Amino acid sequence: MSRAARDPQAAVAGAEPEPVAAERRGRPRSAAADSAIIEAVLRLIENGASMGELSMEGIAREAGVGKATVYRRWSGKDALMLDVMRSLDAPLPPLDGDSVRDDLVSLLEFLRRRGLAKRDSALLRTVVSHVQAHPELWEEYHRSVVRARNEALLAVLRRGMATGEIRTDRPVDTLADLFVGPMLARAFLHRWKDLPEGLAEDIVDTVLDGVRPRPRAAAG
Amino acid sequence: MSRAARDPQAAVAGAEPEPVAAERRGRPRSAAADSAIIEAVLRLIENGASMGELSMEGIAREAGVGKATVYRRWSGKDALMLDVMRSLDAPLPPLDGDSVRDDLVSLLEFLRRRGLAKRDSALLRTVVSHVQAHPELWEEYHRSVVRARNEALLAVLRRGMATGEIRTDRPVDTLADLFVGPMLARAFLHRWKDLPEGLAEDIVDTVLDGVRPRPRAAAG
Amino acid sequence: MSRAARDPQAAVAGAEPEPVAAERRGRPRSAAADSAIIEAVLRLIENGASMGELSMEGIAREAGVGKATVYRRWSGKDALMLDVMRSLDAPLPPLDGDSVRDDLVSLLEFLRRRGLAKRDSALLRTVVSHVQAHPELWEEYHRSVVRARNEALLAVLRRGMATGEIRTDRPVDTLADLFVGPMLARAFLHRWKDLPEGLAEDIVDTVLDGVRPRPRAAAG
Amino acid sequence: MSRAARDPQAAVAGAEPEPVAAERRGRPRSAAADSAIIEAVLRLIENGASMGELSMEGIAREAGVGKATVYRRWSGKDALMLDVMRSLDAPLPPLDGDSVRDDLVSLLEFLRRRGLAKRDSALLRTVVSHVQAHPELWEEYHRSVVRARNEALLAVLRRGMATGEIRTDRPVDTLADLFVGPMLARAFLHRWKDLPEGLAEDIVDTVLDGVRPRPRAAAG
DNA sequence: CCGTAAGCGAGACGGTACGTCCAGTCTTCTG
DNA sequence: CAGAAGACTGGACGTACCGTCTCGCTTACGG
Repeated sequence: MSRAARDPQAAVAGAEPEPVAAERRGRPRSAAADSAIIEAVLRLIENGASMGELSMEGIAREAGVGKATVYRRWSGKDALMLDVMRSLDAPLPPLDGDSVRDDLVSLLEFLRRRGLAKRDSALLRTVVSHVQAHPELWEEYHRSVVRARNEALLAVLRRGMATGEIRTDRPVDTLADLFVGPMLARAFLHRWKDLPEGLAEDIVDTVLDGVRPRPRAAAG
Repeated sequence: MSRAARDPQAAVAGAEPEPVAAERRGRPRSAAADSAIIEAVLRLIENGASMGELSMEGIAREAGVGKATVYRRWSGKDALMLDVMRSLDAPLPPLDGDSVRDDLVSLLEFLRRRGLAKRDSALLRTVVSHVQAHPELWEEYHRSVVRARNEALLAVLRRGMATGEIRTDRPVDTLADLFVGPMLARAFLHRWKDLPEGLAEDIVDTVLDGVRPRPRAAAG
Repeated sequence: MSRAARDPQAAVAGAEPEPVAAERRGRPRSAAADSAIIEAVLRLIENGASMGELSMEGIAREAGVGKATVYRRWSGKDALMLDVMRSLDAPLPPLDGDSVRDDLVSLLEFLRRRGLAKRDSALLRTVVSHVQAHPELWEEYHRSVVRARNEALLAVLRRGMATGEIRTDRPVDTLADLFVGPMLARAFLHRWKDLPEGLAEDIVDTVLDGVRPRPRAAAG
Repeated sequence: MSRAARDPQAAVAGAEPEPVAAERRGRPRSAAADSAIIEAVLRLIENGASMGELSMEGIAREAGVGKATVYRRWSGKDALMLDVMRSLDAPLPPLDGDSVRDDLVSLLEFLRRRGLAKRDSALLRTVVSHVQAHPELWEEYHRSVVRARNEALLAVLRRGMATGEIRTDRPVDTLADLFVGPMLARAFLHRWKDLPEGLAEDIVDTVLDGVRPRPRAAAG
């Protein structure tokens, strides 16, 4: 689990400068409780609990933990959900392929599996929708999760611009959305069914080539 | 307001076969109450209420209406929200432009303004996130709002395929996402700030042309 | 039950000038709930609940009533207890006997049975001790219960002074305590076991006669 | 402070046989902690804390002591309160006056000042009411405080019976209540305001003489 | 044009969850 | 080992809503 869970303030603030040698007195927090709580949330959501049905009361009960133990760690459902989401995070894949095209495929394939694939979908849909409804939560989620992904994508595209693989007459962040967006559309708009195998390649190639019929038989 | 508001069952079921001459006796429902309620919801959301803070109790209070009057019309918050969303709907623009490209721009421009532009953003984000969290609500919203837009887009693309403006070696619905997705990405991913003026044209043209540098100066 | 129970403000204020035609809107309070709550308290106390164990939560549960229904009627445990005590009240006996001595016996016999006898003892001890711990509660209990009894006693004594049955060289309220006090001592100091049959007569006669050996056989 | 405070078991059991040479190892208990705790309780009560507001948590905090340190000494609030009461105790006055009448006055004067006088009243009322609500506490308080006083009173009365100063045709304990009771009535029933100077003498003389007008001018 | 059925605002009903506080116990570190 | 600090589970606190249920009206229709 992210260490933010141990520091409710940081969970929302984002910055975590580590109080270093903050006099540690009294009984230390139980690491077992931390994970029991997070896992209780995951279990409840997977059993079909919607956000409104997810009560702190129920979470504590499911985790076999006193309510105070939850509130000692997180200031409320919002902060807890943020850490639940972070607990679902995975490290980005390495992006050092031979071609920019391959890196783009890796990145979209990563998105397809982590984050948008079927297994997590109920869970994600629930948590994401909650986070979206709260500007400050969204802000924080953006900062801690979305931004890293986006910057990786921008880096790849910039590299492509340098090597001549990507056109340079458009702002790079506009181009980035052309790749991420279609994946998003599939996930959000079309019933959230799981995303098919070859989707990442399909999207990357079609966006690279364009939707207009190519003037010649094939692109290279 | 959609007549579904008068028929809570139908609000979710979608089908509304009209109970014909169901003996109408007693005092008829007040049309004023209907709109007072919907507008109370909009007012509350615009004043910063998140979904969790939006209580039926509060809505009734704000609308100056008894709780029972709300429940007489909608089976719960879900059904009410569905009608709130529908009340925000606008008719699609005419899609009979000279070129497929122009129709695509119209469509995306429509999305940019209605649905994703600044004014409604807090409102939409709130309501959409609520709807997303509930599969059956999302299903219904999809049926009554998303589908129409998507089918319009598919029609335009199919026309383009017929006229040779759009490549035919990809499934049409995959192509559709390439246009809608980037708009979605801008709206969802990037802080939900309002979408700039030329965005629709930008997206359409770049997607049509592709992200790879064109072999020639322009796509004739 | 005392009508004060219907009027939480009055429960503490004591004065109940009846708002007369206070606009009665909405569903009226359930009289059944009123008595269910009071009886739940009595039942719990008789089953051995001490004051600390008597939770509003438990009372509501025992009464089969929502917590809000309790709080709607009483502002807290204090006000509720006050009405519980009042519900135990009984009307004073008629004090028009042939002699002042007989009236005093009636009055003390009343105290012996209502208020201090065995059946109510656990109950009374619990409630009284709670009320005593809170000055403002005690004040109110005094006003609504103790005072009436005391004034009845004072009236009897004053009558006795007029008829020459009671000495007049002491303040009447000092004399009053001489009769009530011994009963109190028995009840409070000696384990709260139930008070024996002839106690009232015993006390009255001994206090009238004095503790010093009488110089003659009787006070003729 | 009573040494019972050092032995939580004994605090309730009453008997305190001193574990003699129970192997005393490690850091000895801090005597400062004992008194800090008792004094914290007194301070809190004098500052207006009612029994319900008197939390072990708050007591430990006020005493600058860990909660465990409190629980190591007393089994709970009850046992602690018992020792708080004992800490307020004072030795009985010597009862060897010239006359029984004077000893009775001494005894009642003692009650008037210690136990019922103004300074301690809030404190006493709070603690007494707590003790009263719990049969086993009351039992113990009776054993360790009330009994001694009562037996002193009985001894005086028996002496009076022997010397002919007190009538012998009533059980001695019945007579005892006639003296203690009025003091109790003043303290409990009449607002707990402080008891006037000459009260003890007044009560004793009136009870001795009786309330009926004396047949002769004075009791010789 | 009058009865009546269904509407209306108001608010009480039994419940559940909120976030806080305390009971009593347990666990760490420091003296 | 005792002590302080403070985390632990458990549960009550008083408030706010939930969705349902009366109340005493008002309103429009249909007989």
